Amino acid sequence: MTVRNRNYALADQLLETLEEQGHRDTEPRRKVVAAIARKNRHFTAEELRGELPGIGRATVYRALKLLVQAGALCRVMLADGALHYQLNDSAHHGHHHHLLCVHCGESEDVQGCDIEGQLHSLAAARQFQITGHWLEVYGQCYSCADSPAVPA
Amino acid sequence: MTVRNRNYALADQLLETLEEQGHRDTEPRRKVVAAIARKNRHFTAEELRGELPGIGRATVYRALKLLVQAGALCRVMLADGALHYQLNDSAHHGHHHHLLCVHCGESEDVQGCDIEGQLHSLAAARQFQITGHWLEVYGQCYSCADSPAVPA
DNA sequence: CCGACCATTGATACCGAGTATCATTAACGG
DNA sequence: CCGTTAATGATACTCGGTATCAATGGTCGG
Repeated sequence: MTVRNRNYALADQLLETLEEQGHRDTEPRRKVVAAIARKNRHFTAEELRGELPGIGRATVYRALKLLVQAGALCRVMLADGALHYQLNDSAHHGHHHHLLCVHCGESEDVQGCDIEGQLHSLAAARQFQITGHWLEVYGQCYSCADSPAVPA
Repeated sequence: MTVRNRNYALADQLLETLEEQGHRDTEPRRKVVAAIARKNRHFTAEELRGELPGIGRATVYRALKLLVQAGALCRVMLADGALHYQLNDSAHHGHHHHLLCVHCGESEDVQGCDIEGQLHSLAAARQFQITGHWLEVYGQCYSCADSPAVPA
């Protein structure tokens, strides 16, 4: 499958997800999901908006919000505090965390580790009932390991 | 020690921390740290600013930044994404996490748990070198356990 | 004690990341 | 094909924070 075809398929899949939630298939929406499908890394809302001249600011933000709610996108917090969006691997739609490379920006999903379990036993000892948590892990990925260190 | 005296002592301690970093002891700065010392919970920058009429917006933000850099304050991310500031217990100046009660806003520090160790072994398996992480845990504390559930 | 230097201040404007409002447009179901 | 209703996009607003810059005021050397 070519890159172009993969992007088309992905865009269609995103649109479908939205339609399943009862949202309409509109022209601006199609352009937004197409732009998202072209992304191979996490991105900011403004970055995305910059690639969509002629599409209203609010429309871009609304689409992002819907996709996050639908679980197709997730929000990741970078080490510098910037909030980015990232396509969810279809295999990882559930709760998961990220290993974010501060060097190349690559991100790897982490699932099925025992962190939740550990949090719960920790909290149980203090009679604290966990309802949720937020975890981001920063560092350097394999291919960036030899690169000069980046300030934390 | 009375509450008033504890606050004075804390404020002095904060000022001293700043002076140790080479920052001057100024009148506005003294008022900012005094207001912070009166806080017994996490607070937002704007909340603090509201208690300091006559002090410039930038001055308040600058003081907060310096105190965070000095390790006297830490930033906590609430479940709704709001960024708050919180005095660091002098015993917990190092890296630690928070159990944040979404009901009463109380926060408990967590230190010395094995989460870092677990992250490292997880990352090692993927040849990912961790340089830092961010973790916040949300839930209900002991005294709020019987209260009606709060939306996550 | 004075003067100079430089950190600090505060007013103002700006920025990024959204949200609210609302008149206009366009999907889609009957 | 038409009406309902969602969606759009312009605009203004919020919130949290930073940049700029002239004016001020600590601090230190002489």
